[in-house]
Amino acid sequence: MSVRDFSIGELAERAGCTVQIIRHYEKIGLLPDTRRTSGNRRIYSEDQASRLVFIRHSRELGFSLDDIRQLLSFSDRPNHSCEQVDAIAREHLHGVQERLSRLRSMEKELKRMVRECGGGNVAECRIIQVLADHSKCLADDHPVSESPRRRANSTGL
Amino acid sequence: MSVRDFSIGELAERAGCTVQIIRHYEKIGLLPDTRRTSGNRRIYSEDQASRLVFIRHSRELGFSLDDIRQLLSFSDRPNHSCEQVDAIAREHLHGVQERLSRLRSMEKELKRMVRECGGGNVAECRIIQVLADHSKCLADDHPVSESPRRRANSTGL
DNA sequence: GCTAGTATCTACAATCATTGTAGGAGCAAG
DNA sequence: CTTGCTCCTACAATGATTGTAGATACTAGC
Repeated sequence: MSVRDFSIGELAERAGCTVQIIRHYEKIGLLPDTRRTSGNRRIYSEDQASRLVFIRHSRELGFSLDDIRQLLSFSDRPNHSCEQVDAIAREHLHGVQERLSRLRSMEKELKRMVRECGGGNVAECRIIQVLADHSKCLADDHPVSESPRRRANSTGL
Repeated sequence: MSVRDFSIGELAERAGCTVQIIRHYEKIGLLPDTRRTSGNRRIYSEDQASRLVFIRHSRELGFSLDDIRQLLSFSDRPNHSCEQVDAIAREHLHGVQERLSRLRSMEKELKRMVRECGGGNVAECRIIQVLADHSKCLADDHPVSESPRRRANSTGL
């Protein structure tokens, strides 16, 4: 147990995530099982920290844990062509752009609804009217009876 | 059972959602329990359809089922002030705008990574480098060690 | 050494809005 | 009467966390 080793709490702080997330990543095999102290506590060193930072940064950019699993496996093969890495990134970018365009139409319509709400009774409330009657919705580029939405990529964004 | 009544499948088609979603909304009390045929099948009429359309349109605009529950309860009280309706809509708009700004920074950084990837080996791949080392990430307006993200509003966008 | 307080451990449930599955039963047409 | 569809109930799975409960390990102060 070298001087530079650290506990799960210290690792969490370094990586800007919670302790439970680290344990969770270990359980699902995204982080390898690590050494333990005699008292059964996890011990981490630099390379594990790098791996976690990689994962967290990828999450911040919205990659799914499955994507990240693949990206990590490529980063372990430096001589491999980065073609597939590029493909994952491009596809993810594409997904982000789709989500952006949906959110932009939502924003547009919500703004309009809020702007048009005169503040009287519910009976005259523009917001309720638009929600009740889809044809009153002008921002018609947002999906109406579209095929069920995929859970998409999960950052909650 | 009037001529204008319809089955759950017909209702689903009208509302642009699946049959299971309707049953789910009923189970969680968002739609009221409805009449049944002698063979135990659900029968719907116009007012139930309106309620479902309201819900689905609200979902398309990203409102949570909890928000929608409240919006519905207001729309049942036309003489009530629409102040709270307005507040829900404004707050939701705010959330949408936050998600937008995060997604925009993701998009910016992803675009840059993809652009800079020269297509050689993983060892030189800009994408892997940026993911591994957060300081290489220029689009620094995206969150780095921010407090854990909320599940936000759930449209998967 | 005793004790209080913190950090860690495991295991499992909850979140959110759906989607999927299994195993029936109802019903219309051929 | 059988094929094929729609419907029924009930429950599990999705994805990435977050929360909980109950136990054990360390650390500092007395």
